[in-house]
Amino acid sequence: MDVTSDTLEPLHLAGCANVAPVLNRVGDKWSMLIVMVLATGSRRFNELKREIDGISQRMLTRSLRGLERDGLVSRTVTPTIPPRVDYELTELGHSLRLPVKALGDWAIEHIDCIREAQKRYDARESEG
Amino acid sequence: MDVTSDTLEPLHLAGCANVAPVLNRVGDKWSMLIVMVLATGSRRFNELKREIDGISQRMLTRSLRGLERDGLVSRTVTPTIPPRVDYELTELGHSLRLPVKALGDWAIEHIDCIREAQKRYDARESEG
DNA sequence: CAGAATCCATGTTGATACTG
DNA sequence: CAGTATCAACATGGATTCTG
Repeated sequence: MDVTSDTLEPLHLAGCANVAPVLNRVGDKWSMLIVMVLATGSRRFNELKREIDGISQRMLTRSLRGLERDGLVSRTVTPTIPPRVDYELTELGHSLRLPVKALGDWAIEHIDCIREAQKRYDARESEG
Repeated sequence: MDVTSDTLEPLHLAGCANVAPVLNRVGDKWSMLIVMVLATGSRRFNELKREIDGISQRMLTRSLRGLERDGLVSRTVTPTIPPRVDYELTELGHSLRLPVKALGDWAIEHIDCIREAQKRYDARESEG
């Protein structure tokens, strides 16, 4: 079976094993938000922290490390005092924006439909 | 700012709030795997359990409930003895396949690149 | 400024046993 | 067959404190 099949058949199991880690990163709480911000240009650590509302220092560090490890973000240290560290999307990071945007557009397009389904479900739940 | 902007600008904060729950479901361990299987046709509970390697009964139940609540999967009970329950994708569920496939294709296309980046990162880590 | 280290609350997943 | 209930293990996320 061809992994790069462009039909809408389900991904076979080997394919899923490859896709899972990506889905995992995409699905985590902060990574895609960071990618979205870096999509507009490089940022320093505290710039990101200020722009991404609610993220803790710890999670920003961890998420950036994860993105760097996956080759989606590059980290450039300028050893001045105080130190300066710039983060920016790699080419790979930029290429991820398109499929993620497709998903984001889907979400925005169907969010009302989803919320209504949830309301109906919850209503049925609470009544019995 | 228009939520449905089709540029590649970062999603604004309100947009992200809408996208987050979808990313959350897409990113969870089993939901998209279930969607992939159901994409080929409806299944009974234990058929899904057999086809999705490694999923526990509990997680299959929970994932299906989540998908049902979001309106992505429909659940049809036939009250025979033994009971029969069929799951299938709703129209909304089917519409999600395209953007998820885009992401899956991206993953498959770049998995080697990612793995190499991870190796390089881990190598740098371990040496210091 | 850019983090590392620590501790803790919470959420997620899985194994097991039981049920209509 | 298609679940529910319970418990334990682990992962995730956040607050706080400290450092070169």
